[in-house]
Amino acid sequence: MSETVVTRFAPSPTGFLHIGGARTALFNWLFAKSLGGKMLLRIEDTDRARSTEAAIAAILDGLTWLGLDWDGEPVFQFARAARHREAVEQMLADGRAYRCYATAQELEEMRAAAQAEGRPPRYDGRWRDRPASEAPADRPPAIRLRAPTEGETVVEDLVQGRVVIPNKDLDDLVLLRSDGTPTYMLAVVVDDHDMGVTHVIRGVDHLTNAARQTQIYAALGWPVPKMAHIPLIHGPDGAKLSKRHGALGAEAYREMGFLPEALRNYLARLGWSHGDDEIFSTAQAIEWFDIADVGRSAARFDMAKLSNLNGHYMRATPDDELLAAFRASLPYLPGGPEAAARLEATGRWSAFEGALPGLKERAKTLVELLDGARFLTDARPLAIEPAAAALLTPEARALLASLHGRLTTLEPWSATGAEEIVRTLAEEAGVKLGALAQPLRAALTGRKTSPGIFDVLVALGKEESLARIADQATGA
RNA sequence: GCUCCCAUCGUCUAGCGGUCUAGGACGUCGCCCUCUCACGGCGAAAACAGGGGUUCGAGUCCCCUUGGGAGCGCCA
Repeated sequence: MSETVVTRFAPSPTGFLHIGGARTALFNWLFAKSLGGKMLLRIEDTDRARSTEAAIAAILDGLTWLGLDWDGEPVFQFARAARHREAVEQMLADGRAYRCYATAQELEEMRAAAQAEGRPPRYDGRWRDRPASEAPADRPPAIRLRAPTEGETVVEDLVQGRVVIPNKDLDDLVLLRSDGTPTYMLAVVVDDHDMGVTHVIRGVDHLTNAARQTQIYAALGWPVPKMAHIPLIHGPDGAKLSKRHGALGAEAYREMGFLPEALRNYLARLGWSHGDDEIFSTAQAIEWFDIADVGRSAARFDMAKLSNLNGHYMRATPDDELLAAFRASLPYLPGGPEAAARLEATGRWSAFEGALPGLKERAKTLVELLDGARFLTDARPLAIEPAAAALLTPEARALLASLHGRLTTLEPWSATGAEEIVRTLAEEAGVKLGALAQPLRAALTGRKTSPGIFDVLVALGKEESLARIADQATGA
């Protein structure tokens, strides 16, 4: 009755962990966690030519970064080939499978003929009932499933509902290749069964496979696990996800400066919802997750929303935690290692820490955070951006000269103290605060936008601040 | 071509026959806050693909059309 739920994530190691796969893993994980079950990991490496060690490492790394853990050791499918063959022997003995000696060329002709006649391309069953005596001795056979030709195969899907596929549209799929290696279709069934998988959650692109696999389960006399085929993720243009927008590996999101918890939150909302809740912790997601609340239509990947969510998470993360996350991801950010070196060399990590509250308010990603902090490590004389240079008019430079003089006397060096001096000077000079603050910002940061200018003054420290002001002040 | 799936604002979605003059979020556009940019606050524009049914009543159920998507390998 209350059997323990077991799900699995089964990527094939032919590339990185792309975003669709990441969400599939997340749903499996959320589902298992919400029901106190387990999520297993299986590496589908039966395609020896395309599977690589690097891809396996990238997938494990991606899952780990995203915070999705799995129970037990990963199962490597290829290592289980003997067991897969064993299952086929059983089907052969039971008459549920047969040897097929059709050549690749024959199959090709079959497909071409079918296409020419407007029929769906499928195997014509030419060896289905041929006696063993007719078997050619010069080539090894492939083993095919003796699939039902009439009736229909039904998949009771937790997301898609009842899906009915006419058996006439499903041909006798290959179980064992002529070289004796198992096919994916067979391996999945045997492995899911042996691993005790109770719920198969994967992309809808496997929906038709679910019907074929159901036939294999039937031939083996095994119970079919519960199925849930979740919709795919599309690109912003509605087409299949491509490199251009979102079909990137998890590590690409790390490089773009996203926080794993933000990505998890975003991915969870793609296809699944809990009322109007948009922002929620992983703990809440686990508590709320219900496969019945997964929708059936494909979702488009929206970078803008991900960014917004990430910005929210950055602002909500306590400074010390964010600092730790930032330091940890620095090696992966563009220009990150160099920035880390500069921060180290100039001893400005503490300045960075001081500026963090103001910085994180203005950044949607860690990359933006890094960029916003650039003024901290830039060496004098500062390179002034064109837009900022326009602020440094002769009048402004003169004002900065006066400011420099007054700031010299400020002790202790504080934001409130500096603010008072700046405001007083602006008032005495008969200009609005902005007329002084903006040139000051340009002098201090080389830009026209930055955190609050008094906070910048503090983050930079008295000596550096005065030096930068002097660099831009007239006659100073 | 065949089979299957999908269809609410630009996007993600709430909605599970009446409480929908359709709600939230992102994005967009105003206004406020303000030393800049953000943040925050307030407000606006913005959707039930079309057509038939069923029903006292349909965004919600059924059918068709249209438009998307996926699958049709001795790949996974």
